[in-house]
Amino acid sequence: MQSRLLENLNPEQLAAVTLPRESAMILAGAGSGKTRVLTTRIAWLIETRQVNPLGLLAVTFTNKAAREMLTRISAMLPINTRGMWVGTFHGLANRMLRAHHREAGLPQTFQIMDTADQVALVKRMMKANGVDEERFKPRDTAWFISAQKDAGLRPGSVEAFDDQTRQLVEIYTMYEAQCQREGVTDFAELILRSYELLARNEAIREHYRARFAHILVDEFQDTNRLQFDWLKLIAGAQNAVFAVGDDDQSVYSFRGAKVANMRDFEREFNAGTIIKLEQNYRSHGNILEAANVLIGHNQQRLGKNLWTSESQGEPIRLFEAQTDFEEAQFIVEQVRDLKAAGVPLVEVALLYRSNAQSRVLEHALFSAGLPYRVYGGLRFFERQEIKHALAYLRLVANPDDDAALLRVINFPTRGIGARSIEQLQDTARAGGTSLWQAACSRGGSKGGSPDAPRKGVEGFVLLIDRLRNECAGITLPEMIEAVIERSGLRTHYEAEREGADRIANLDELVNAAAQFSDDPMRMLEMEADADSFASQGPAALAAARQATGALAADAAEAEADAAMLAAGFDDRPGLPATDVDDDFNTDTNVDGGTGGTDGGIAAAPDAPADQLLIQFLSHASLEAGDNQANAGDDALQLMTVHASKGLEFHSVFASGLEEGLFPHENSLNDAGGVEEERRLMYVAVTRARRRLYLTFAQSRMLHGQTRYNVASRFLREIPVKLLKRLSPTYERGGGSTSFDRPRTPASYAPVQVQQAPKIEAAGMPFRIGQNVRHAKFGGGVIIDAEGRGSDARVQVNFGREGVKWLALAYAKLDPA
DNA sequence: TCGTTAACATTTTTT
DNA sequence: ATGTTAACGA
Repeated sequence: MQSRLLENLNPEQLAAVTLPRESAMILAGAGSGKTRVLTTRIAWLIETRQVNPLGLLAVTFTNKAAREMLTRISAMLPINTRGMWVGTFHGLANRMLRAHHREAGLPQTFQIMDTADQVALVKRMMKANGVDEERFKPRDTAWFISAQKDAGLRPGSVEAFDDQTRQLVEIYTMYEAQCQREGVTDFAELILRSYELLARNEAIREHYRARFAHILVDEFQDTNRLQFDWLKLIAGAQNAVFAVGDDDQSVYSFRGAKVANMRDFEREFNAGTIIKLEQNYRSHGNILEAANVLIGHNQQRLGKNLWTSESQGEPIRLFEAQTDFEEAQFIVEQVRDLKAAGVPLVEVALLYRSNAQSRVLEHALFSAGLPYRVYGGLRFFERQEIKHALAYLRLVANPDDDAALLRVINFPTRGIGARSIEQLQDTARAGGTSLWQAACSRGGSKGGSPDAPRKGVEGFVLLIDRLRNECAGITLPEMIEAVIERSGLRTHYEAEREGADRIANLDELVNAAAQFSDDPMRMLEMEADADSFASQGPAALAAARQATGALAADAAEAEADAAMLAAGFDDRPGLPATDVDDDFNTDTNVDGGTGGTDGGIAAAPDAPADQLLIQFLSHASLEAGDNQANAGDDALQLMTVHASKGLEFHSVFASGLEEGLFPHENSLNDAGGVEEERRLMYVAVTRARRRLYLTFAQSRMLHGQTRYNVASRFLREIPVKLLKRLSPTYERGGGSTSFDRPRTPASYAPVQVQQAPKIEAAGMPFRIGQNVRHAKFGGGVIIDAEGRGSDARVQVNFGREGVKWLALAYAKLDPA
C-alpha cells in the first residue's frame, strides 16, 4: 500500500522523496516544492521504518526553517518531534558541545557571543596589546577571525605572507586565548569546535555516525567550507546525505557561502543521484520566463530551467520614475489599487537592495496611511536593555564571562569608572584570571554587613553574589525578575525619558522566559544531560535516567521514549540508531553521569533551573528573536531582497533597479560579483506569484546627495515582450524621446521633480540629470558638468560602461 | 562622570 | 540625511 504521504507528488519529487539510502543532491528551483520534498522524505523514512526519528539529522540555516520543518513533520506523522536532531548548524553544534563539553574543552556553562560581543572582545584585546586601531579596525578584524574559522583555520594554520595578515593572526591568537579563559564562544567557534571534537574523538565521531544514518541538508548552496567539512565528518563514508539546494539562489557568498560546494558535493559525498526539481508551482508564466532569461545570463550555473503549467498571466509592470520620491508615490498608488482589488497587504512585498532605500518608501506609505511592516531592524535579544539583563544572568551562570561583566559592572552606574576597570584588568592580567576573580580579590573583604549596599567594585561583587544565591531555588522567569529589580535596571529606565519601551521589553523578557520554560519545541536547543543516550534505545535510556536522576532531562526523555513506543519504534535491532556500543556511555558522556564529579553548576543533579538558564541563554544567542515590527495586522511587507529569500507573495515590487544600486557598485569589483547580484535579482523576481512590478528612478537621494543613475542592466536582460511599461521614459535603444509618456493617470504623474542643480555653463544644451545617448557607450545620464563653450565637458554615467568625462566639442552626444 | 560635539561611514546578514 | 561612536569639556 502506497503511503498517503506520497500523494500528489510529481515524478521528480516522488523520486527524491523515496530515494534509497545514498547521498543525493536535489537541485530544487524556486517554488519547486523544496521544503515539501525535504519534510516528506523525513516523514516517509520514519513511516516506513527505515529510520528511527532519533536516527536522522536535519540541518537548516535559520531557526525559522528548522521550526517549519518540525511543524510539518508533526503534521504528517503522529510522533513527538522532541529530541530529534533538527536544527541549524549552530544550534546542533551547540547541542553537541553541551553534551560533550568536557571533551570539547569547554565549561558546561559556556556562553555564545553575538557579533557585537565579538567585536567588543576583539577591541579589548587590541587595546590591551597596543594594536593600532587605525590600521586594524575591530570590526574588520572580527570579520577576519570569523572568516578564518569559517574556513576551518586556527591561527596556526592561517597562511600569513604579509605583515598585515601576520598581525591579524596575532590578534586572532590572543582573541582565542581570551575566549578560552572566559569560557565564551562565537558563532563560528561552535561549528569549528564541534568539527574538531568529531575529528579528534573517535568514540564520539563513531557514535554520531552510527546514529545518523540519514542526514538531510537544506539550502546547501549557502554552506561554507567548514559546514561542508562538518557534514562530511559526521556522515562518514557509509551514511547518506540528502542535500537540497539551488545554485541560482546563492546570495550569501559575502559571508562565506560557497556555491562550489554544490558542485563538489557529488564527488566528495559520493552522490549517486542528482534530481532536478524544475516544475514551479508558484509563479505565472511571464514572471517565470523573465526569471529564466535573466538567470540565463549567468555563466556559472549547474543548469536548470523552471517551467509551469500555469498560464502566462499578467505582464510584468515596469515603471521609470524621475525621482525616488516619485517611485514611492507610484508604489503607493499601485498598492492602494491592489488593496481595493482585494489583495491582502500581507500578500504584497516591497523589496529593495539595501536598507537605506526603505526610508523614502516608508515615508510615502506613512503619509498615505498604508500599514506596513519593515523586516530587518534590531532584533529583540539585541536591544541594549535586553543585553544588559542577559549579561547579569550570564554572570550568574558564569562569573568569568568578562564581556558580560564589563557590560554591566557600571550599568546602571555605580561609581565604577574607567580607572577602576583598568585596575581590574591589570590585576586580572597579572594573575591570569578573569575580571570577576580580580574583582573578588580586590574589592573584597567578605566581612561587613551584607545588607549595607556598597558602592564600587565591592558593591558589584556583592550584588552578583547575592543574585546568584537568590537564583538558586527559583524559576527562570523569577530569576530574570530578580535581576531586573536587584540590578537597578528597572529603576534606571524608569528615570529615563524614553525608558518606557525599555521597561516593556524587560517585562517581555520575563514573558519570553516563562514561555521558553514550558515550550515543547525547546528541544530544538539541546538536552545536555541525557542527550547522547537518547539514540540508544530504551535500555540505554533507562540506564541514563537512573544514572543522572536529572529530573528535567528525565521527563523529557521519558516523554520522547513514550512517543517512540507509541509509534512502534521500540527496540528494533538492526537499525543503525540502536546498535551503538554501550561502553560509549561511560567513556564519553560523563556529565551528570555515574561519576558526578563535574564541578560545574549544571552538573548538580537537582539543578534543573540552572540547566534551564543555560538553555535560555543559548536560545537568546542563537535565536535573536523576531526582527519584525508588529505582527498580526494586514500590513505591506518591506524588506531587502536577501530577507525575502524563501518567501512568496501575490504581488511584488522590486524597487531601485538602478546601476550602482542593483547591481550594487561595490559588487562590481569582486569576481563573480555581478553574477551574485543577478542571482539576487532572480530571487526578487521569483518571489512573485501573480504580479511583479519593477521600478527605478533616474535620480535618488543617497547619503544626503542626489545621485543620477541609469536603469539596471538586469532590466535590459528581461525580454521586452514580457514587460508593460507604465512609464515609457525608459527606452531600450531607439532614438525616440524618453518622455513620450502616454496620458498617465494623474496619480502617476511626477509629483514634485527635484530641480536639477544649475550648471554654470549657460546656454549648454544639456542639463544634469538628462538622459543622453553616445554612439559607443550607449545610453547614460549626465551627472556633472564643467567649463563652457568649446571647453565644456560633461560627466556621464553610462551604467555598465562606467562614468566618463566627455568634451562636448568632440563627443557625439544626443539627447535621449 | 556625564553630556555635548565632531567625525565618520554608509550592501546584503544568519547564527 | 542620519545614526553611531570617539573625543572633549563642565
